[in-house]
Amino acid sequence: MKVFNTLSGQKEEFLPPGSRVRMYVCGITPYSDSHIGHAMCYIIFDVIHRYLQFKGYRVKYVQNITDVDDKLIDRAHRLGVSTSELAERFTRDFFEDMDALNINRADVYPRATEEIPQIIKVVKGLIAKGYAYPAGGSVYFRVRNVPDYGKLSHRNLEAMIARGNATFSRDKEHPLDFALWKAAKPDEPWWDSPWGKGRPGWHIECSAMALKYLGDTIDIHGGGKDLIFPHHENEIAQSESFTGLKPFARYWLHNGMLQFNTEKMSKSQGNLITIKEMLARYRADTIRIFVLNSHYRSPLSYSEEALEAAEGGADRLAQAANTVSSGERDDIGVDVEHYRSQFIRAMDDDFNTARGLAVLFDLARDINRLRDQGGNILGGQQLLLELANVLGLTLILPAKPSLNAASFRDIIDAIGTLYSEAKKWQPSANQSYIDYLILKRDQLRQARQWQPSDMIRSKLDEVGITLEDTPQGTIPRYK
RNA sequence: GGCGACGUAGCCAAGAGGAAAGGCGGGGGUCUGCAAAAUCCCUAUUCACCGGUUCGAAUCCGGUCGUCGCCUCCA
Repeated sequence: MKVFNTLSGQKEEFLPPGSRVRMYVCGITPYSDSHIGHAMCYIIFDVIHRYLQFKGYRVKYVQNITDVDDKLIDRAHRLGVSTSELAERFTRDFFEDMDALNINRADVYPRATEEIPQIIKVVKGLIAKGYAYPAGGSVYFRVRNVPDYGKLSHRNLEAMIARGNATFSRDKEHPLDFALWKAAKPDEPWWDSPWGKGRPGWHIECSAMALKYLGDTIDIHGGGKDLIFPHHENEIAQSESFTGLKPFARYWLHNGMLQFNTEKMSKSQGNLITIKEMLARYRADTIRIFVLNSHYRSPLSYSEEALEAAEGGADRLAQAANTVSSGERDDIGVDVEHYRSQFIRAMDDDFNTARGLAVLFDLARDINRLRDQGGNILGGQQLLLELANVLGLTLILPAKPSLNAASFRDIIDAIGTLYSEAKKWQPSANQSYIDYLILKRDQLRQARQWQPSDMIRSKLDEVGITLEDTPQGTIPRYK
């Protein structure tokens, strides 16, 4: 199995020390609704998580929640609520979104505010080793003491300073030094520390949590490409300086950015679509196929057309997973091992989900073909569901359709007064309006009364219910 | 300015030295009373452009044009 490691800039053989994999992925700052860029990132790492488990690894997966930071404080002030209230609210929303996208939970979701003692411990350690210094109530990391600083983002100190973007400040020894601990300003939440009242800087929490929950060396560290610099670069500097051990993380995996109208979608640009908005229009399988149909390291452009295409694909897979064969030719079936090995081959190559999906589509076609011949498709369907599950796809057909009394009445009126009984008819526990209409339509079809029969079908179609006449009977489907 | 990525059919997209995956859409056939679903066939003689290396290049090298990302909070 090969993975692309940002650190080396190459695909490398994935060789964790044993059967255990320690995985850390940077989480959210909960100050507003999660958007589809978050969906992309966490769907991707969910699939990586699932695939590692599929391969037999015992994975411990940790994802942090940055529940105190400048933006959160800012937003809370403007809304007149406490930072913890605000963070709590959007953290809850975040988990709702993750569940709705069928993303498996990580093992631990540590919160920055609950890890203050561990954070202080790491900061103290860094000061003791000369990698950090207190100044003006804050503590800064001494970048110059790390000779290989810049190894992840492949850049050097001189070039970064030359650009002039580094922030100078009276307290800092060097413009690229960054805060480990920030002195509290008035009206800001704070914790006691050896340096006075303050709060953790952005990067330190991830080092502290990874070291605490996963140990000194972790196997996979993930996040969006936009975190490579400075966030992950700083994490490496902090962690390796603190433990004296390299590497802090063996494999650094970064996903490409979601773009909107050819620009990165981000909070600061205000061009974002929330996960809730997207879920109102598309089901989770559709969204996951949209994301997984391209490579995780490439940027992905949001477009309605691409989502519609993904929906067509989701329907296709779900149909194949749920179709029924007559089973007359029980002697012919799907070559299960062929598809399984093709899927593994694709996923082993740096999680090539697009190719993995293609295998599922090929398998689906094979299932349908055999179904038409009356072959045994159960093994194929079982495999389809198993592999789809590795991609987090449920392949559940859209929920059983329902029809309300008013629409039912409309349809009865439209087909004329043929059924005075229909007007009096009431649904029961085992016969819904739709069941009744299908039964009546069937009788009409038997009598070759095509016009009223087709009228029922087209009326149902108008309210989003498609009737399919199959050898197994008439099946209603949601559009 | 520095570093990096990308440009493959109408759209999305895989492939990274030897016959252009897959999905959506479109056209035609089969099945069906008609549909729907499914299936079969067709839909890039060619991979932004120009040179080069090679027996052979979408894949490697150089250049041009275009798009985007990071260098500041961001998944």
